Amino acid sequence: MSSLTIATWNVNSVRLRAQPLIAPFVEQASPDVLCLQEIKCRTEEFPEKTFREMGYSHFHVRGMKGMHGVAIASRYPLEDLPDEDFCRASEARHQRVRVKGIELHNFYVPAGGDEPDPDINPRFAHKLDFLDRMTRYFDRRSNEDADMVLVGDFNIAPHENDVWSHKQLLKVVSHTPVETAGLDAMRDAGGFIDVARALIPEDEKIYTWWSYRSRDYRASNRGRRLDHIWVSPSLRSQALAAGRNAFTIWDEERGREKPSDHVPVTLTLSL
DNA sequence: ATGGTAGTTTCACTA
Repeated sequence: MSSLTIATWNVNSVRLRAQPLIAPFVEQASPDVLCLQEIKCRTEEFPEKTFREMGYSHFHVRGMKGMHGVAIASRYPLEDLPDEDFCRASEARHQRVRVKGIELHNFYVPAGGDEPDPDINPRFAHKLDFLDRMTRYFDRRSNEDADMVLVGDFNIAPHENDVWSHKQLLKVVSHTPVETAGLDAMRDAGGFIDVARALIPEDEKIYTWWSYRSRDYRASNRGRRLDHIWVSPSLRSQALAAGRNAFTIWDEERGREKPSDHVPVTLTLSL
């Protein structure tokens, strides 16, 4: 029996954080496959050398100038799979590869701006459209029974205890009913398992993001669970067999010098 | 009800 540890992390600029933040994390967590979001650089600007020094030799990078961008670094060979057009603005927000026989999707879902009304906020309309395209895509493929892992910054905190205050965030983008229902529909379309909530009791608060806009994020602890790892039904036992020890939210990373506002999340699959 | 911070496209925008 072998294992595969997959990490997802919105790093908010890969060039700024590869050496000081990501390298020490890799040393500690030792993920086999590292999925990044918000790399904020062009594909050719990705600091591949730094990741080679961390032990990665396979890369799939989808960048653009200054904003968004996703990347996968892996110890195992990656097979490039054709991209799907989830983003009507053609922003670099998704990539998919096959690694060790598993189809891995890395997503950076649009944040959606501040105003949760698609009629007056095009950013929110874009987010809902992106979700809708994801739902239709996985619905179309639901009869395939492929081994899939979906990770990334989904920019939605679906459960009541995925936010510091359900009541106070119902009208805040990331936790509005239209978004959480949209994410539920997408999960149902593929029959995916939200690994965090499959392993951690519903009443336990879980966060992966804390705003930069707080004097003391630890004291106020107004977090949200925006970063997710989902597996297809075919991988349920491989994902859950080892229990809670196989799933980690590395919240200490939020307390580092010059941190990202998101922390990494890892899952070790038993293959 | 407001503003707070961080990063890059920078005296403006996204998150």
